[in-house]
Amino acid sequence: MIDNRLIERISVLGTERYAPKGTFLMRQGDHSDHFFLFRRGLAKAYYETIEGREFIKSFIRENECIASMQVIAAGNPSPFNLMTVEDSCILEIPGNTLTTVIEEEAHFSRALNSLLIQVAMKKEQREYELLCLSAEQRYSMLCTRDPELIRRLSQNDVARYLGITPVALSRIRNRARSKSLLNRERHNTNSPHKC
Amino acid sequence: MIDNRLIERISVLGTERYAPKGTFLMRQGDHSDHFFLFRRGLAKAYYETIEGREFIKSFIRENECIASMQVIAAGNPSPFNLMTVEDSCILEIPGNTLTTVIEEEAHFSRALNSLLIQVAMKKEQREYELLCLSAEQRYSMLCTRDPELIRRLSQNDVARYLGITPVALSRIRNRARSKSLLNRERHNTNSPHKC
DNA sequence: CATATCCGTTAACTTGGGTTAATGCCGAAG
DNA sequence: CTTCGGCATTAACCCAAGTTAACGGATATG
Repeated sequence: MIDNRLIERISVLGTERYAPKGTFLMRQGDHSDHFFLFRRGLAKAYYETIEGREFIKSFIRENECIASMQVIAAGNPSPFNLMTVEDSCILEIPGNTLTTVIEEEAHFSRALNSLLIQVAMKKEQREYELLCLSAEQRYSMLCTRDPELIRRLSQNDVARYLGITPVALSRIRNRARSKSLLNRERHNTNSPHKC
Repeated sequence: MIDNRLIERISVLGTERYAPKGTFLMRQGDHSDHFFLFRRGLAKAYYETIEGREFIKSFIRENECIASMQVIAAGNPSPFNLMTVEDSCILEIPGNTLTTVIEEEAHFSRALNSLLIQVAMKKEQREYELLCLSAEQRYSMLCTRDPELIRRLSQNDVARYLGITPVALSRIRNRARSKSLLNRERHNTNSPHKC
């Protein structure tokens, strides 16, 4: 996801860190402005309501990075939690280190540009899916686009990423199952069932 | 929304244009890579499904700008329509003009950075609302945050921005009305009814 | 081994939004 | 003036998802 040369450049600015599954790297309300680059593992960024409901913004994997725009750019407290869902290895860079480097070195600014554009495009896609697609459509799209992610996640977390409850996701999978069974009977195909 | 000095710098690159209400500035599927800066008026950026359903991504007002990331950064066709909903005055800049200027002049790159960060933060907020809030909560949040926008829009367009049908929005408003009536009777307040 | 915990599934019931259609209200065009 | 099209409202009906609860399987822990 992130340019290889950029990774090498950035590496010297931060420290590597091991975080077992379930570790909080950032907490909703924090002002910690760290920038995280994932070497290995998987984490979820999620909003938590006062009643304890959980909504997952995004997942971060190997060679992906995350920071809270709100914290870094606006100085607001982080609006979300960041927690590992697999044992992970992370490069952690203090926010101010990064911003000074970006201001001082032009090629970093250029690199940040393309990174931001990627982020914006991803967000645009996410907005599209949340706005225009039904939960079922979002699920089947995720299944085809990123089956590996689904394998690595619990169904609970998939559901909370899709914006529905685990019960609802179970029902959707059930419906899909009976639909594909029906199709198999009708057309007598024997394609193996996936997802 | 957009820095004043930046506006002046950019102005020389494009041409001003008048577009009456209902004009398409960009069409879903187009490869036109224009960058639009609004001087006056209001437009909606929206997705349209094959069945003709409409989902509004965002609105663009005075001193705000829009371009399709997909077109400019990835060369994809535009995923959305852009149509004025008020008579508007727009500064239109060809995409390649803008990109060459950004590559050649460092301060433009810097300015683009902060613009992209703003975009990303807005999208983050939108993602939060679509993911975590009910339609009713989204509506009341919009009412308090941006009452002016609601005044300028038809209820149809507000509904399609919230991701619901006009019928559903009418019901929500109805519920809110009877709720506030109830409260007025109970506490005998006489605050005027808004939105 | 027994126990506790977490996860996925299923059922029963509620609720919120979609769909369709009818109505009334403009404002624009003829 | 009349007519037409777009908009907001309301009603009736349907369906998808939320909520709660029960159950079974897997895994970890004593």
